[in-house]
Amino acid sequence: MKVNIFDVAKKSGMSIVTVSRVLNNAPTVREKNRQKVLDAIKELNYSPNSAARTLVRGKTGVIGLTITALNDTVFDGVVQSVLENLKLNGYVLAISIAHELGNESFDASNFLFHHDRVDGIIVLSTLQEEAYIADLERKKIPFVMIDSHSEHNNVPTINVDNYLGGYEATKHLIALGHKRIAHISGQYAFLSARQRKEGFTDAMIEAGLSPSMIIEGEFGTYCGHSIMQNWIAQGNQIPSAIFAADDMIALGVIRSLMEAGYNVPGDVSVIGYDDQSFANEVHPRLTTIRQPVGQVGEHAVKILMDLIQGKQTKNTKLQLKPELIFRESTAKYKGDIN
Amino acid sequence: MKVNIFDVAKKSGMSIVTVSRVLNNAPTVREKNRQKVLDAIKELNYSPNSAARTLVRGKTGVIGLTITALNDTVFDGVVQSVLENLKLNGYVLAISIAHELGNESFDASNFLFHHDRVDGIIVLSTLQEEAYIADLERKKIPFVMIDSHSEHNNVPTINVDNYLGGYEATKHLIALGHKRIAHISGQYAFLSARQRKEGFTDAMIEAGLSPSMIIEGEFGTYCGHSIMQNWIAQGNQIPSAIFAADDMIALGVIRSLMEAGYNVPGDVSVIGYDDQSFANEVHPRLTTIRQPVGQVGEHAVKILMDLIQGKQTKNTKLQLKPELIFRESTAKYKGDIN
DNA sequence: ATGAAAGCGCTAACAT
DNA sequence: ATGTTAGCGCTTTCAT
Repeated sequence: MKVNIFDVAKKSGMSIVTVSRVLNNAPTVREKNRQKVLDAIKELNYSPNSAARTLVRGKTGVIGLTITALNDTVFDGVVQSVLENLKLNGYVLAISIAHELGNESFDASNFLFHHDRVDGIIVLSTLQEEAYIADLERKKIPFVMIDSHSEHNNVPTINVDNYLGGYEATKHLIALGHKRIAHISGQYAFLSARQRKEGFTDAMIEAGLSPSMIIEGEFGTYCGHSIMQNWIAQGNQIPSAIFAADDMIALGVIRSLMEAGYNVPGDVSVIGYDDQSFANEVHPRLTTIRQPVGQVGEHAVKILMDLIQGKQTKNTKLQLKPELIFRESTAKYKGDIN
Repeated sequence: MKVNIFDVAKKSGMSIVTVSRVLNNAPTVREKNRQKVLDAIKELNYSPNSAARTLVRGKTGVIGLTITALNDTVFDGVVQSVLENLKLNGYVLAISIAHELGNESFDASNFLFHHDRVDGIIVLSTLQEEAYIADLERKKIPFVMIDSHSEHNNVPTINVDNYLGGYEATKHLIALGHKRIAHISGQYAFLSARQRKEGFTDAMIEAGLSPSMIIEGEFGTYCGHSIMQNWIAQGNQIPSAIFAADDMIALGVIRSLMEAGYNVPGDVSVIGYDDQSFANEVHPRLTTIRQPVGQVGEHAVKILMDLIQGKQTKNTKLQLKPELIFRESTAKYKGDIN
């Protein structure tokens, strides 16, 4: 902390400029002097002050990423991918947690949102999208959004095709012979929830079926349990298949079904979404839709790099394809229950 | 990015010093001038350059936290708590992912590990503890470790009593009437794994029982499945209760048991550890050991604040108590199976 | 209450 | 190949 470039200069007998050159691998330093400097650096245990560097260079070498929670396999996958790709580009990653407590005002205190803290920002799945965009554009910080919810801006965005995911999930169920199929969605505030639902509806219509029920649930929660429990308690006929908007919801659905004595997938097939890490380990192993997290991270970094370098980026809206993972929680339709 | 304190000074007709005073809420500015400055700031959309501030102040106002993965409920809980408590102290949080690819050398490129990037660091559950400690001490960056693995240093540390957790989990099983009890542990490289195992062993001994089996598994993986599958395939007698070192392992154990036609907890009771978010939603709902994540984060921040302020901190080793969460995956012993 | 001047640690011209 | 000089944007004495 105390030792600075002057100390190194003094100790090595060189000027601070030469020290700076060594620090930045300038080719114009005599090897002998270079060594002197290197020795002094090691001896003094010196490392350059990055605030000073940032100040003079006008850039930080760090990319920020905002996230809302740390307990999600999809987020984790995206972040790991971002990390790798950033490293390839010589940037480091700083993650910031952004709380999204309902209608609480946008948290401008977010430490990342300073031009002198980061060179660019990746916004991962926020609900306060408009506020972020406004702030970031005002500050002229390059950024890219992942899992954007509004469709009508020209902001660089990477989404996974949720319509397709919902459609494929439903087609899977239909292909298995199911006819009475229900959907429990995420909050409609999320574009992804609305799109998955649309994919569901369209697949049903296409097959000449009408949805057994569609209920708005909540992503990442276990609302599936209470919803199914109510459904059962009311004496409604149980659909033979259910498309849950994510794996947490699916888990809740399955539990309530099992508690009521139904067999999954024997009596009812359930498909989730996201391929959470537990999906492959619960009993029955969850059939689900996997998102291409690696690609998402890769493209996010790519776009951001282009933005930072001022390249003209046209295809600023990217849509990737999800993938069906067929496991054990869905099976052929075997006749009606109840 | 371009507008600086000079621009504000010019526009407001004040000197940069006065602007600075306003920025820092100095009481010695005439209200009228204060307004002028505030207006100029707003009009120019100015926000102070934090690199310059850091440079001159010698401190950053940010606390760093290193973490290895983002898909863990315990980590998430700790981080959320850290975040809250940091905010109370006027600090912001920067998270950095530290990969721990086996024996890969310590990743010194971690962007947090600069005195001029953070004022202090929280190291969350790393395996490369010694490397971190050496680096951080060399750089004289205040830090605190959570879930430390070595017992023999004087580093500020917050752990949850894993011995007690293992002990309580096992006592729970014993109290339920079980006698043939097995344990699948985490990697012994983790102190927490060794301690949970010891708690298990001691509780068994105390009850005059001998462990049905103890197998080293791997935290956070679903090794429980293959381990139980092998056990069953070999025609061994199934223990009537199993203590899995974490919830992921427990999930694997339960699945293999169910696949083999056993009932949980009817035939075999299974207890996990950590109370992952899915634990309350799988079927059967997992009995587990919950860690006091809120307290962990709170104390971590507290200790770090003391360290930064140079206060003498004696009780630099803190040990918190875990809590048994009795749900559905464990039940009274009902006689032998097989 | 306000301002002038010095300097935080570094790099980028511009000499030499 | 190396050094001199001038800032990057801000805060902090020290005057006034």
